[in-house]
Amino acid sequence: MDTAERRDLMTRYTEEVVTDEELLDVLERDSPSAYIGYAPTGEMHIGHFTTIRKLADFLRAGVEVTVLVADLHAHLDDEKSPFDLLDARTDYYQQAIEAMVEVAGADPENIEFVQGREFELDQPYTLDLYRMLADTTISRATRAGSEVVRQSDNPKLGGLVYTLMQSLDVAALDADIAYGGIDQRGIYMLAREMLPDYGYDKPVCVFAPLLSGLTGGKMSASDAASKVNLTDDRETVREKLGQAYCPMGEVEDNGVLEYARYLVFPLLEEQDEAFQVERPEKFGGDLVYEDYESLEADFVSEDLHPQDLKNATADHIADAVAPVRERLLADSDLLATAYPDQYD
RNA sequence: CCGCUCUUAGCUCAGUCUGGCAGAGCAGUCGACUGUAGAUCGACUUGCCCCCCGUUCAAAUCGGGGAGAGCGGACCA
Repeated sequence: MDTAERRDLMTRYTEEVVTDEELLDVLERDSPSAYIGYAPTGEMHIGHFTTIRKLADFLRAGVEVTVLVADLHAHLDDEKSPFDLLDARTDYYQQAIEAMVEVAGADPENIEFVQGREFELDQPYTLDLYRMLADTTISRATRAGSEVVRQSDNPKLGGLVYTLMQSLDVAALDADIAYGGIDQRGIYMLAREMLPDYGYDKPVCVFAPLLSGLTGGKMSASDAASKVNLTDDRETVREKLGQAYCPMGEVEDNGVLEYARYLVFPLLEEQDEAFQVERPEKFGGDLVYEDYESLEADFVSEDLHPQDLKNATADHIADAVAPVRERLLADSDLLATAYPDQYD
């Protein structure tokens, strides 16, 4: 693969790259590295799956991948995770991520996992943090984290420190590329702005799109019906997609189409398989799609009915989730210790 | 350390002054309409009124104590 091909592989199905020139430049280096961070808060879901699937593309493009399980962040963001559950949730996140990477056709052994506290409590990280705290206005930090950190009428300091720490994570993990959902954009733009002041390189940023929820609008952690969980069985996946917002012929805000595009098709492509749609004879019989574009074209022209799209997408998603689900449920303590309120 | 305000349905909040069946909007559930969902229409559900003690025939409401949250003041030789 030449550099341009590697760049194309890394940036397919993404929302934005900052900047393309810098990415090409990084890929020319000896051992380019990328990192993505997840704060181990609530249970992981299908939205995480789409961003994690891309890690397989990174590895194929010859980029070293580090996954940060940002346990301190999980607590700093409005105490989403109680302090004494951070280790249990870190363990759960790592296992869930490994399982998803495997489904994506990559070897999780090739990914380096790091827990936030392993380096975020040491120097020079902490010294840099204090310098940055002195150097950053409240409004700047607020703006940077406004799409990531939970907003409230009485925000805590933790949410502001969060954004500065995430900026420093890039430098501390020595990552050339910061990868994450487009919601992370504000924080990484702050990182690009500030890190050079502290003697670090500014990171190249690759942003994944955020998928629409199944109920229309954004996917919401607090709305169980808006997303497929990694522990959902086939029947539950079918029910959730069956209830999904999916207007005939409309692409906008259509979570079902987006799941097909950003998760199902990339996975099928990896396995060299096509998208199968089972359809009753009276509606025209079965269909097969080799790529997303032709599926979308049929949907827009209303040759593919939402009900048939839902059935087919649900089955493909259930297939993708099944191995992850099995692994997570195989260890009966894993979820129970990470989420004692949900699993007792 | 002192003072003030707030705490009621999953969420946002009325109701407290002047004690009398626990409320609204949104959300949710179920039907109708659609070969999906949504929208629309129809119906339905939702409670430790923060906790304890007291007054009263009767307390979300009044009194006392406590908890949690928020705001302000003071202290700064």
